[in-house]
Amino acid sequence: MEAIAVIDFETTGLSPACGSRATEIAAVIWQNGRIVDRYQSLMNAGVAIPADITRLTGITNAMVRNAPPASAVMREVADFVGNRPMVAHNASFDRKFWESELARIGAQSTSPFACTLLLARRLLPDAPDHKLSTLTRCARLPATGQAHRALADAEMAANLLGHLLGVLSDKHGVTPSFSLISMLQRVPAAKIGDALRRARSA
DNA sequence: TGCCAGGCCCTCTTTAGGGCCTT
Repeated sequence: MEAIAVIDFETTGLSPACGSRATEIAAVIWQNGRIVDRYQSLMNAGVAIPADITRLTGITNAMVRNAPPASAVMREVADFVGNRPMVAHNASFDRKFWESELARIGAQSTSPFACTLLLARRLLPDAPDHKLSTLTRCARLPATGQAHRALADAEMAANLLGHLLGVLSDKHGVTPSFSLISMLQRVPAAKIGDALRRARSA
């Protein structure tokens, strides 16, 4: 299966449309069942971090004050990711920030995104919930560090991706590919069984 | 003062509402 870039942002809020900015990004390259490369950096976007976000992430205003400018970090991480397909947990969130932060440096994203949250809802419907931390615990995936920091969460999401690909091949007998998971995440959840049967017989 | 998003999914649905998930 082709190499995939799994990313995670820490931000000052939930939406760039409301002025939220990135404070940290991590990207890991997933290939042949393991993480083969890592990128992580705090970034200074010149905005204050709300106190409740600092409580959640541990990222302080002092930490980002001493970090490289967001523009430099985004150029670096865009080079690191290249044109690989991308994955994130709740990708609609990370994709918004990816596109927004790239637009600020005059760049555009061309990589397709897939989402481990949408896949997990379809492939692991009996999980207690579909938070990244819960799925990591239930699947007995390795601890990756402090939750709500970008590198730990990106590694967690990459390990979850590996687990979901294993479910696809071991339980459903289909050969995983990015185009397959891209398709499956768009299938209505109620019809995932039919889609897997079609994929198996294809 | 208080609130601020948005895509997905389920259901007591589809001319809607509410919970989940990300920070």
